[in-house]
Amino acid sequence: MATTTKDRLIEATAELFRHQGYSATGVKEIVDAARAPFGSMYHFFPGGKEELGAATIRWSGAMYGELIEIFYADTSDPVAATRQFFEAAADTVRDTDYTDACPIATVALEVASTSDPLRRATADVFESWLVQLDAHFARNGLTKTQARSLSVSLFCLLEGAFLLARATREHRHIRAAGRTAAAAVRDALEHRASTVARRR
Amino acid sequence: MATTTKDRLIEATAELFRHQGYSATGVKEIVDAARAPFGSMYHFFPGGKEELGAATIRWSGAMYGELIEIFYADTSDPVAATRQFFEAAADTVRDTDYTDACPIATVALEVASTSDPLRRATADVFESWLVQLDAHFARNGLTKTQARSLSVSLFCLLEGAFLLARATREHRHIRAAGRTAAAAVRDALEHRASTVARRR
DNA sequence: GTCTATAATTTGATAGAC
DNA sequence: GTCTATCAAATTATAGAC
Repeated sequence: MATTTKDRLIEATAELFRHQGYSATGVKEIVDAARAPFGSMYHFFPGGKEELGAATIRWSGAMYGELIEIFYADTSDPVAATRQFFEAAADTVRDTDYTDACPIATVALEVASTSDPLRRATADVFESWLVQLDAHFARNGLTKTQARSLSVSLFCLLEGAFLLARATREHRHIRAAGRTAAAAVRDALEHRASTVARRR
Repeated sequence: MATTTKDRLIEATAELFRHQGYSATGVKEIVDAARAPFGSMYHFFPGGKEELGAATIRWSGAMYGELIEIFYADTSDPVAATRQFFEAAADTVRDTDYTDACPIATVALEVASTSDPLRRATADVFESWLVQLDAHFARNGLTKTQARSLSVSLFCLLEGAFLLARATREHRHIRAAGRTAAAAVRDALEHRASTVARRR
């Protein structure tokens, strides 16, 4: 455990943000959870809660990005990858009593119209996820435009499903969205550029 | 303008919740916006901020439900209705500088794991929207199961698109999700029970 | 029902010793 | 870098006059 105080602050903040969002999370609550001295927070993050928040958003985003990478690493079957990703998300949400869904969605909506630095952090993270997905789908023969359209649809289906599942406490909504997502990937691959070219 | 103090409190709260969520909205801020005396808030809502919050969530949900009803009133073409609904949402989000999206999504994520009364209010609203959509799709020949699956997918696409659009300030994401949503409705209608029966 | 004053607590942030 | 004491402001909520 070579975790530094700074790392513990970010990880504790990430956990609290995912569970209850930005505004409801107090600085005192963060340093308690991180077992860090109060003063250290302002030593590492002179910009206070907002700076720590931005760092946490970017860190959480990178963590979740690695998860996406793992599921789509096997390029051979993006349909299966999509199905498995949503299934794993549904299992996690259920097993964590509906707390562990998207690490930054709550904060993203809270700060979208109230803090531009934080809003940009969430936008950068979301965009990086889309770029990752784009690359995987491009490797399967989709054009840039087709890939981006598909990436956005998968993102929306997952985020919307997280919202619905957490509110209703029904993980089956995530599984339903996953079936639609897998079908969307299948349809996109069927109509991929190479297929269309062959048909003409 | 026969608005009562109670109505003004709820409407002001709805506006603030949509813009900045639950935790960031103070009671003082609410009564100021509603031009209501501070004491009146606790007169009409003895349960304080949480009770006012629950009433606001249900009121906002009913408002948005009426909007859904308007767009899907014409039963003849649910594909067009879906396309138009997403287009209107994209226009509204752009024209209101990315503030006016889902009235309760931010609050729903904030309270999902922190307040059961508020969580239930958001769950009831989401479920009521799904029931409305179910009924429209059932009228077009889908089975209960097919209709619910489609309703959930449209909900997720819209809510996810609202999140992505507000974070990135790009309304085209809502339009992209709308195209996927319209395609999902079209596909569902093509595979509706009656069609399948005819094919067999 | 309206309105003011204020209680009790918590908030984000700072100062300064070590 | 660590830790404590503390500030000023804001928070939800209540009491009680009108």
